[in-house]
Amino acid sequence: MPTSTTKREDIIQSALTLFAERGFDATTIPMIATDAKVGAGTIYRYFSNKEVLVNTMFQHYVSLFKETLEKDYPAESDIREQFHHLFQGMIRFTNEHDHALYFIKTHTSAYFLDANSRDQFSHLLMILENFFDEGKKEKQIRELPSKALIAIIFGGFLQLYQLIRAGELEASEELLAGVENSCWDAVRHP
Amino acid sequence: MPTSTTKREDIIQSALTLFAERGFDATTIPMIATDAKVGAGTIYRYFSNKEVLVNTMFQHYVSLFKETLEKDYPAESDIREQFHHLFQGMIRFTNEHDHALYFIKTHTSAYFLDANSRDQFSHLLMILENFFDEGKKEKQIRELPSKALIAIIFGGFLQLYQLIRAGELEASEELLAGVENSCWDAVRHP
Amino acid sequence: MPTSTTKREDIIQSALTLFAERGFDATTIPMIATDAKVGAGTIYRYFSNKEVLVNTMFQHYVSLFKETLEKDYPAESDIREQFHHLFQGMIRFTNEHDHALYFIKTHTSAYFLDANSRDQFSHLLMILENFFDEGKKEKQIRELPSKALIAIIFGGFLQLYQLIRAGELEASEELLAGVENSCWDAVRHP
Amino acid sequence: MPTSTTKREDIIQSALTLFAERGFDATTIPMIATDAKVGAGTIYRYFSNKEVLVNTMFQHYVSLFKETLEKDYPAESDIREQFHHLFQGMIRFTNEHDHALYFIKTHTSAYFLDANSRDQFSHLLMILENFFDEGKKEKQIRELPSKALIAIIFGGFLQLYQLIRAGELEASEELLAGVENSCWDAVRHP
DNA sequence: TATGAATGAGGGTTCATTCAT
DNA sequence: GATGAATGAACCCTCATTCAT
Repeated sequence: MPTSTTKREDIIQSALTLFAERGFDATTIPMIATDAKVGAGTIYRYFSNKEVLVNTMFQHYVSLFKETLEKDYPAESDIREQFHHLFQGMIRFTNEHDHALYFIKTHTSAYFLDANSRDQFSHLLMILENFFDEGKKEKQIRELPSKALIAIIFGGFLQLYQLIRAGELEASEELLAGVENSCWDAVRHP
Repeated sequence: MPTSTTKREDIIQSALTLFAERGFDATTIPMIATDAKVGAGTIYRYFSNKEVLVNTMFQHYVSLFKETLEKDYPAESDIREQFHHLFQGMIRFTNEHDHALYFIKTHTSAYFLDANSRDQFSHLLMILENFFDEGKKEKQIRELPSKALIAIIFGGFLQLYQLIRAGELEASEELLAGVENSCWDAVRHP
Repeated sequence: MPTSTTKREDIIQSALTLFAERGFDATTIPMIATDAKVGAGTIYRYFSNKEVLVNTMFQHYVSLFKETLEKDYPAESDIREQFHHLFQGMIRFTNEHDHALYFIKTHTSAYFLDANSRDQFSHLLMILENFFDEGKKEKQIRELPSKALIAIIFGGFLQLYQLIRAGELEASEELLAGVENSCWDAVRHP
Repeated sequence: MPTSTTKREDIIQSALTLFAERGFDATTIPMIATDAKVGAGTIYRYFSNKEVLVNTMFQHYVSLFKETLEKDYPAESDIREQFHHLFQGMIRFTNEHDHALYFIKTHTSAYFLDANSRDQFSHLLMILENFFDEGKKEKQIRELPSKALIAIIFGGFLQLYQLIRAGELEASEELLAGVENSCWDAVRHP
């Protein structure tokens, strides 16, 4: 494995943590360089500028998240099972990529995201939209625009995740199961 | 009506929009000045620096929001009615102060908030927490940490409102009523 | 006596103190206005800008100092007596116009002095130069360029005066008499 | 010879000249940068801010001056010889570091000097004070406060040097010897 | 005449980006 | 390829100056 790949990944790792903790604007290139143990100039070998770096990262993690949701999707199971799969996907992704979901959430509507990043993100939403559209057809899901339902679930979950990261809530099995039920009741046909 | 009051309000208006859209760090004083149609120096007649500006605004809007929630609170009605009051409060406040709730949410855990701002905000949370705590005692509300319930409602609602502002959803009576029901089902005792 | 004259003098008084204490560059127009109890704009009724203000003041006090030295000059007495008169003049001026001599000293070679101010100051030096030139003719004064002798006396006295203002030395009769003797020995023919 | 050392020295050189000619407050960082032919930001690689820059310089030159005075000090010779050494030290230091002594004098009681700078400066004064104190004990030096004697010598010498730099006087051996005698007569026991 | 709110040029400082090594 | 010294544009903020009242 060539060194360069490692450096590139070190940079992304450091940038992810810092962007999540401090935000894009409050994170400087020298900070990332120091944290990643590379020279500041080195970052520009891999990313032509700071915006390209965030966008690349954003797309990377959105794409990973999408994969996590799609992997082993129980297309044949009932809708509650599918919902469970999606919800567990959020949790699994969060556990595997510590700051990634928080980074995605806090940068989703940032001014510096390019068309590509926005596209990727709407692809992600589409997975969820398809799920809800299908569910409404089967009268299993509440009669609200799918976008609204996603907003409720996604917005709620990510807000909750912030509390967990801030240490105000502990991510116990019990809590997560309870939240899943709550979210399910929010979207399922009454 | 003295000019100064108008200028101060113009500055706050512009700052609110820009802070909500781009965040504190990405919003420059010249941006605010241009948007408010005042000289950059004028901002410093009203706020001794940028941090005082955000904190003043934060406290102002949190306070206004608290008032909106508390005004005419139906203490004697049943819990569903009270939930309705709170939910309508969010909607009313958002309609009256376009970016304010989003500004509050995205800056809630910012590094530049002073003790006063954090205090004000925890008072606000307490109102909501009390509501949920009371409801749980009466077995009307789901057995989840109140903070988690608040996160779900707020996160969902604000995510939804972004869609509305982006023009992807229309804020019809029907939609809002549907969302309120969805949120209620998310928090009410199953 | 019209009000305006009083205001003008208040401004000069305040400016003198502040310029002496903090220097020209560290003194702001609002500071002077506050100290003089006038509006900032009022200063511009009397002095078209900050540089005109210092230059006017500089010329004013240099001129006053010149008058003090020339008043009752004992043209007929012997040279030691004349030296005494000049030296006492410095002391008297310092007592009558508290910060004036310090202001003159610290601003003598300032970048913002105009030709007029420099002229006035060299007129002042000329009085002293004449004294030394005359003394050298009479073999009463050391054979050094008069400018050098002035530098020694003036430089020395003003440096001393700084110590007095800083509170490091007390301006007793005895000290002043001793310094006068020291200065006289520095310039008199050996 | 590494470039960085040169840049640092260029910055100090330019700052020294400008601080001496215009004073700290009237000297801007861009002025120094332009004069030193470096970018404005470069100054901050070497000095964390403008105040650190003056203080560093102040301490540097005070220290150098002290060394000049102490180097080869004729502790065993008579007091006139020692005075000669000190006086020649002033001349030598001034010739080697053009604006340094004037910079020291005009910034001695500035508001931005830190404890370290003040310390260094009082060490310098102590050397001179010791000389005068010793001389007074031996009845070789006039009975005046040592601080006053220092003020007279320094004030006079620097005022003179300004004339020399302004081209109004030529620094001939003869003149300097004459001035040394004049200063000696100012301080020696009558 | 007197005021002080308003302005914007310019100050100190930071940091994304470049480039010689 | 990797570095970090160097740069200068752009930030936050101050203050001399103007001008409506």
